[in-house]
Amino acid sequence: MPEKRNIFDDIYEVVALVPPGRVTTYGAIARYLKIKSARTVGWGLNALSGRLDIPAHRVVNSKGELTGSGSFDSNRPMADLLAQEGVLVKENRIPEFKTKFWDPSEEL
DNA sequence: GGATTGACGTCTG
DNA sequence: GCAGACGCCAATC
Repeated sequence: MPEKRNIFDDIYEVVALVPPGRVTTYGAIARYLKIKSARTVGWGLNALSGRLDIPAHRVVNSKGELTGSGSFDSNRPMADLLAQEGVLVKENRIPEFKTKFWDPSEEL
């Protein structure tokens, strides 16, 4: 019986699997984790927001907006981090979101 | 143990 | 096409 991975670990894996220069959405992660609500994903990201090892800045909402930016952007230039990876962020938003969008299912 | 909240998504009007 | 309401899962109070 495999250890029951907490939602945090699941999200951690998916977010960690996101290649540099790419971004994913809560819905994509939720679907990948077989979760019915994107909120749970956001909740997990929120818990992982305290870990610098987690590129939470690569996770945005369906609109390509850095929704979580308001939570830790104050001391976490996630937009700058994305820009360094090749993802341009304008006003906490990714104009090329559709181009930079990465789906966990694509990992397969 | 119940109720509320939270970095969202999808459906209906 | 835009706006509003509901739904969902997990954690905290």
